[in-house]
This record gives sequence, structure tokens and C-alpha cells, in this order.
Amino acid sequence: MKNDLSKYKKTAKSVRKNQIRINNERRILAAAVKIFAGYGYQGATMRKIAEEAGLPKANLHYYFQTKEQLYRQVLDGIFKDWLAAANTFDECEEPVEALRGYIETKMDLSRKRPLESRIWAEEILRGAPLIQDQLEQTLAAWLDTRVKRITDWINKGTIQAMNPRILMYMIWAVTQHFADFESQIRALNQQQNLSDEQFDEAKTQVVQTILKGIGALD
Amino acid sequence: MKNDLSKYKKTAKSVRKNQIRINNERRILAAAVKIFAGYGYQGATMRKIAEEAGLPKANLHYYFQTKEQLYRQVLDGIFKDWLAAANTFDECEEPVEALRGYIETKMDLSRKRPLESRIWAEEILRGAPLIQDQLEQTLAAWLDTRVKRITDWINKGTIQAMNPRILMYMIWAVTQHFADFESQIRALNQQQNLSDEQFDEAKTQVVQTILKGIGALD
DNA sequence: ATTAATCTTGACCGTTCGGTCAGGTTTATT
DNA sequence: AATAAACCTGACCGAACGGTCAAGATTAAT
Repeated sequence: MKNDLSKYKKTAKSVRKNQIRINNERRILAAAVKIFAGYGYQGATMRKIAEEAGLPKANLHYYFQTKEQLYRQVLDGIFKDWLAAANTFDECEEPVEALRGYIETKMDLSRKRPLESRIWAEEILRGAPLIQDQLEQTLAAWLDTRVKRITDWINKGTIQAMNPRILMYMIWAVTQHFADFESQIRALNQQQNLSDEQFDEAKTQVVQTILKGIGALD
Repeated sequence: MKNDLSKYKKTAKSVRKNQIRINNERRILAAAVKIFAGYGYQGATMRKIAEEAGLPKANLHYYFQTKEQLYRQVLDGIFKDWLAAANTFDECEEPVEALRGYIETKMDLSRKRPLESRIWAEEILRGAPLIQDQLEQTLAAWLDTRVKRITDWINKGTIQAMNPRILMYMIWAVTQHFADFESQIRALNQQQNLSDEQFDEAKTQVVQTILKGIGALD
């Protein structure tokens, strides 16, 4: 059996053995992120990923049986980051801090990991064929708890009445736009990617506009 | 020559002759929009488009020499709609009316023609390989004139100081999100697409949030 | 030192892709 | 009625795709 899991028994020796596997899987996943982001699922080929990783194509199939399985693992990693970005949202009591923290974290994620954002976007664009379950289960539950928090703020009168789901959609839309539509923004910015200063300005303006837009700021 | 343009001489007879071509090109383009939106450029195949159009594959190549040429014509049509949506923006004097009209028009476009929005989004996502020139020329010029109008409003004190470009990015992001991320929104809405009532609510809230966010409303 | 498990890889396979083409059919022109 | 132009299409092509495999190389276990 090629991918027998019994090797994960925790002995000092198997840990060292696994190092080869861990290392190569990481290399392949990193290459896969680049290629999937640049060409899309269908446009990406195992040959291109192999070249990017500096490994023969057959070696990819030794660690990941199929292209779809490799793609799934890439998506799983992205989904985890996605959810982890909510920490600041949960840690703060007040709407201004909570929302500002969440929006800034999502903006930073777009800046630092645009490739992952684009892979996610393409998957949704294609109708989310592989992650529909995760969206309907995990993400729906995640959203529900945040909707409740926002509803509490509304009931307390801290922010104005609104549909909290639509607020979240707006936040997602705007923050991810800076990663997903980077090439459009570049074309409209003298063929230059946003500088750090420009991006900071965008971050500030996005936070200000949304917070003010929902009546949390003056 | 298969696609000789001399046949476009305007005689009563050539008009009737052209009817076949006009009709078939329309059918093929409509099928292409569906398939490109559903599978992406690479995932779409001439065979699928031919099936959707109810024509043999070879017939597609009679009207459109290559897959890329067919795709380009689809993109051209989208780009024109994109720009035409700006009419309301230009017709109104005051920022509230102008921006409300533009946002609502873009939202309606997302609602009525989500497929086109998704094709556009995927093209940008992939780095805009085929429309970079249009972005840098036409769209950049389009944006510049709108930026000037917004700057005028700012100078007059009608709306607060801000970067007009970032405002436009936010509007594009939010309005197109409802088309591009439709499958995600559906998964978070009990597996149901937004009803007309829900979409109207979203439209109203988006307008309110942005206009209030830039200090154009109280 | 030997054996067993894991890792590596060039060559290969069936399938599907975009695109071509010859020859037939339909429509327009005279 | 005859000719020409436009349209239609089944059969075909080379290239590239995801995936397989046998046989060798390396590493771990005894």
C-alpha cells in the first residue's frame, strides 16, 4: 500500500522518516497554490505544478493520488485561514473594535496571500463544486454566530438596524476584491501594484466607510 | 475566403442572407456565455458550447475561427454593458443621486446577468491576459473622468474627503459580489438563491451603507 | 549485513482537446 | 436553369492531458 497510514506511529524513527514526506508534500502544495491561482483548476496541469516544485510529475502522484485530491488539500488550507481570521472579531466586545479588527485582518490576508484568495474565489465562481458541504455546514454555522453578535449590538442600539448578513457579504466582497481583482487595480494604477502606502490608505478608507456606513462612527 | 466581409454590402438580398449568420452567431454567443461562465475559459470546451447551441462543433469554427476569438467576442459584449451602466452616474448632478443610480444599476446588472459578471471576474482573476489593453486604455480613462467628478464633490464639500478610486473599487467589489459569489451566498441562505425581496433589501442596504459611509447621507 | 519499506522516475496509455477539411446541401444571383 | 456564394458537418489529426507502472535507488529496521 503506497499511502498506508501505519507509518504515522510515533516512534523517533518514523518521525525522521516522515520528514521526507512532510518536506515534499509542502513543496508540492506550495507549487500547487501558485499554479492553481495562476491558471485555475482546469488550466493548471500536473506537469506545470511538477515543474514549479522541481519534481517529476510521477512523484506528485506518489504523494497525492489525483489532481483533485491535491486541489482539495489546497482548499482545506485556505478554508482554515479564512476562519482563523475571525479571531479578532470574537475577541472584542464593542462593534467598532470587533469590526475594525476583522476588516483589517481580512485586508491583511488579501495583501499577504492573494493567491489563496484567488483560488477560493475561482472555486466559488465555478459554483463551489468541491466545498459546497463546507460552506453549508461550517461556514453557515460560523456566520450564524457572528450574525447573533451583530444582532445584539443592534438591539443595544450601538449600531443602526440592518441585515447583519448583508453587512458580512459587503465586508467579504470589499476585502477580497483587493486580492481577486489585483490585476484590474494594477491596470488602473499606472500598471503598478498598490504600494504599501496605497494599500494602507485603502485599508483605512474601507474601515472608515463601512463603520461610518453602519452608524458605528460619526 | 470563408469570412469575407464583402457580403455585408447593403442590398435587400444580402440582408436576408446575413440573417442566417446573425442568427447563428447569436445562438453560439449565448451558448458560449453559459458554458464559459459555468466552466471557465479552460474548462469550457467547444464541444460543450456546440451542444448547448444545438450545432455541430465544426459549425462553430465556421463562424468563429478559434475558441479564443469566440471568447474575445463574449468579453467585448460584457465590457460594453459594463461601461454603459455608467449612464446614470453621468446624468445626475448631485452625488447622492449619481452614486445611488450607479450602485443600483450595477446591482441590477449583477442580478440580471450574473453569468457575464462571472466571466469578467474569472478573466481578471487570471490576470486579465486578453483584456489588459482595454483595462489600461478604455477603463482607465473611464475611471479618470468619474474620479474628477467625485473630486469636484469633495472640493465643494458635498461629500467628505477620501480617495475616489478606492470608493469606486468598493462599489465594484460589493455590487459584483452578489453575482460572482452567488453560490456562496446561496449556501448561506438555506441553499436558496436570494429572493427578489432579499435582493431588494441588499440593494437598499448597500446604497445606504456606502452613501452614509462617505458622508453623503445622515 | 540483510531485509523491508519507502521513495523516485522515464516511459507509456487511453482519452479528450482545439482545430481542419473535403465534399455535400442550401440559398442567392444572373 | 445555371452558376456562384454561403453554409453545413462527419471524419479525422497531432498535441496535451491525467494517470499508471515496473524497476531501480534510497532509507529504515533487524
